[in-house]
Amino acid sequence: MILAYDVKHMTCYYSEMFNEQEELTPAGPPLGDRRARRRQETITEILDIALDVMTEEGVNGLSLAEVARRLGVQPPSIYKYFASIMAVYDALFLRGQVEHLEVLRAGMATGGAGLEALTKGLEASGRWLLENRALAQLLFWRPVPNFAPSPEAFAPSQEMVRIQREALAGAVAAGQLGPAADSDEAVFLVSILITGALTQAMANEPELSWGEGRFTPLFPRLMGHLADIYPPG
Amino acid sequence: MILAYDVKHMTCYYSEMFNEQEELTPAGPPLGDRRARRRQETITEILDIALDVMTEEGVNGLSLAEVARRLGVQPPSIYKYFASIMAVYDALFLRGQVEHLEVLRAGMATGGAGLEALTKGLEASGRWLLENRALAQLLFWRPVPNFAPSPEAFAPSQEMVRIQREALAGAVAAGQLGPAADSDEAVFLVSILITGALTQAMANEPELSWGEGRFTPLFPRLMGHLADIYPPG
DNA sequence: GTCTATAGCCTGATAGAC
DNA sequence: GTCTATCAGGCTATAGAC
Repeated sequence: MILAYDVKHMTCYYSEMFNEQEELTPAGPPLGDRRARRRQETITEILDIALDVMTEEGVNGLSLAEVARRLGVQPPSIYKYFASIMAVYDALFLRGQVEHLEVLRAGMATGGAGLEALTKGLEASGRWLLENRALAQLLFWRPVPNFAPSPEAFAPSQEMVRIQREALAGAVAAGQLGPAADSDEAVFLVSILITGALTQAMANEPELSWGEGRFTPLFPRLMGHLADIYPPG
Repeated sequence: MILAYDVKHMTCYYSEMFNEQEELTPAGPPLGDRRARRRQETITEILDIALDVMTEEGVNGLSLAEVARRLGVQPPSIYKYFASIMAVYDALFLRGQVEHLEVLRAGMATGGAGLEALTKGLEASGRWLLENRALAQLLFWRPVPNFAPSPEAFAPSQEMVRIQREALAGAVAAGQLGPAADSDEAVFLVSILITGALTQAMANEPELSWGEGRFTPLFPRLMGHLADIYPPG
């Protein structure tokens, strides 16, 4: 659960799409503070409702008409806030990446260093993602083939990789892991562990939270065995 | 990639749905061999096209009207073969489980025993699933919240767990792994590894096959480290 | 088993009044 | 920024002729 739509892939295959990309929010005159705040509240509300719909109907089952219905407005009003349904996906992607990054950072800061901090961060991330499953699918699976996040929305994902790489470097410096763990490969390996635990939990235990069930409790143990994969000198 | 919509969950939450489940294929008079064969060919063709559509539009984006269009018939004709779109999902689920089980078995039989056989089987499974990504999503993710496979379609999944449990027991008997590896827990742990590698590959490397890229090549190494998690006496 | 026709929805998106 | 009205299509599913 480290990468989201890998940068390398994106720049290889979607650069053309990015170049053609239209504005995601309708242009408008500058707004007073009060009006701007109200507008932002509505945008937030739309995104929250969109997540509800995606949870019930599948990420791919999002419908702006249904969002409008639940918001209590007519469908055309939604288009004052988002230029298209893809713009809604993109805003959700961006908001999700940003919030997820905060959760990861906060989890890593709860004590410990190096490997311990990384494990705590990923557990916090996992807990949050299981509480936001539609978002987790949008961020880390590929359920909407015709959607590609904009570069801006994708940026936090690269920061996420950097943070984890840093934590692994810390674990090496602390003698918890061998020098080979200060590598992109180790980041990818850790991403397999967290993604596997989360995907299995999401598919097989839709009612359970992080730490419950048969999969997520195994994650910290797997992280502990990183020392077997990258044994300290 | 071991469990598909876990039995325990299913029986807990979907038993009611199962009880109300209607027939999935329309009833009809007994058919001659020729006619029955032709009918089966059409069914197979419908399922193949359905997978194409799901690959392009997302698993959730399946539309029987689009399938009919590509098959060169009118939409109502599809309903002579499947009672509803959910029946198509269910048939795909069943066919996918059965084929996947064959692939796993064949892969495990390519030589070696115990841990080696299990690794080879899961690699064959992974290769096949990356070649059939829409199916992989239907079987092992939960992209269509309103779809639950019928018990018949789900049955092969339990056999899959049994096979892997057996291989782990073999690895214990051969002294490759400690006795604790002869457990459901070990099966779940292995499922985290294969699911993680596959999910990351599917989300981040949509153009690559098994063994290419940054994730799936790590899988055999991770399997090798099972001996660190379950050290042989 | 195929078709036409249709019911009864749904969707994304736009034009233009207020 | 809200609305009504509308375009132009989509969908699942059924009825009934052939």
